[in-house]
Amino acid sequence: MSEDPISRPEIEDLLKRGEAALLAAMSPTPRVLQRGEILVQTGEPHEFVYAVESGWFARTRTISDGRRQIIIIFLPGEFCGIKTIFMTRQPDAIEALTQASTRRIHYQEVLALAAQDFAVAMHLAWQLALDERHLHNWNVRLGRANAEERLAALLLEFRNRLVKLGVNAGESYVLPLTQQQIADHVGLTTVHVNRVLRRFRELNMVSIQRGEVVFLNDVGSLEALARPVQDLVGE
Amino acid sequence: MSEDPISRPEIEDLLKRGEAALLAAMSPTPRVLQRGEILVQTGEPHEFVYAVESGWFARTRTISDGRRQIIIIFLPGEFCGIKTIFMTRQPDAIEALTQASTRRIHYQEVLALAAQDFAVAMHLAWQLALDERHLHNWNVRLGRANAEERLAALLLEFRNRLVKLGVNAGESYVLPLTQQQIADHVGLTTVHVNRVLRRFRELNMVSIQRGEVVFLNDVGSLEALARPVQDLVGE
DNA sequence: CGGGACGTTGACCTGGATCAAAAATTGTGG
DNA sequence: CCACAATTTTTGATCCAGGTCAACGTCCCG
Repeated sequence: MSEDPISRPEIEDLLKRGEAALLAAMSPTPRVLQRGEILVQTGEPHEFVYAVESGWFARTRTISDGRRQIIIIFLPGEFCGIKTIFMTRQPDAIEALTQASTRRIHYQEVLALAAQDFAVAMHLAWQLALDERHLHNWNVRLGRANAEERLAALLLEFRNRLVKLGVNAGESYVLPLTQQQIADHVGLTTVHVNRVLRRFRELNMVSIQRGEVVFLNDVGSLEALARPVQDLVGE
Repeated sequence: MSEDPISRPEIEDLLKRGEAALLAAMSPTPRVLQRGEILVQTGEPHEFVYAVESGWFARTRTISDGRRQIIIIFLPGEFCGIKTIFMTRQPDAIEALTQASTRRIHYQEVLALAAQDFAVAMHLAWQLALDERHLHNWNVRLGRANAEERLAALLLEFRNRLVKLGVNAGESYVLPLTQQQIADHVGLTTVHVNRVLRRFRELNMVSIQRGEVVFLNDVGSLEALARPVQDLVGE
């Protein structure tokens, strides 16, 4: 667990201030969504930026013939839809994967805020940079990693992100995704995801039972699987 | 060819001003690189942001066992390494795919510039947003598109990007990538890339001869192949 | 004109897809 | 609390897109 910060130390405070200012300007009363509800609709003009308060969200793209890709997953405490500030519409939807709540802010307010507070402007760019790095990692995984590597990377990535967000996920955590959704995220079929997960369980690496991921004795092997396709920092 | 702008109309001028200001602050004398030369080394601290003046660059990630992914390709007129402003090091290298030249600027200068000029700050975030959207598209392609779709999307994407940058690439353009590099970008093997490209040629869709992509009578079929995995806008 | 990089092709193999069906789990209304 | 329907998970059998291996052709370039 390298405690290397991912950001340049000199701007950490600035970014933190920007985040606080942005959060402070968001609607105080959260909107609650049910599992499956759409926050942002594919291809439709949209005007708000969101902070996830609780629950999980996903940016998803559905192709006309039914193929579906989950592009990114957002956890509580993360921002989503920042690109809305710059783009009227996007080809993806953002939907709630669980019951969830968000706070929001109009993009024009964000612009105004960023114009008067440099920290906010930098925080926006920082968030985009983080997302981009994350996408680079998945780009490599989808392009060059096999099924086991992708799934190992996914399960460990959630663990690390949750830990970083203050959840005690080191040993186990709740994963509110169906195997279909996992498959749509890692670019495989449900059937194959299921088989690989079974293998992981049989080899004492992880088990996933009714939405709970539990790391078993041999997490080491899981980490070894994921290592070649992992970021320098823990993620 | 939808002429929909991708950015919100109201901020277009702002972004353009920011771009101009940033470009104006960059080193006036370009650095020239030979094909294969590394601009930014994997995992090493780096302090500059670049604007591509001529030639093609790629962000690449190489895994210890030799697997390789080309994450993004940068064309003349585009910026690369913006994340350097925020992050000391990144897990990828940026290398010249052709003889090329860049101008650069120290990240601290960029920060100073952005702090005093809101347009610059917004332009940075805008560039990151653009890159992110592009990565979303490739994420979908690598996750859910087959070999033909990926290659069709790639060839058409370059066409559209080049046209947008003012190159007359509507009918044909120079593609300075080996089939190995194409394969590393779309997540396939050289052998298979070669076979699919042959098929495209035999079906009168596109031909690629010694680095020149020529669209043939039946570009329509190529566009049809790519359509399901293409962005709303032309890219 | 010889050697190294790159492109092309064939023969064969395999990781993951597809198809189909059963088990397990979750949710629902009565 | 139970019966039943819907969703999700699991498993087996079979298939195929794309990978692997290996050889040969072609184009530079010095």
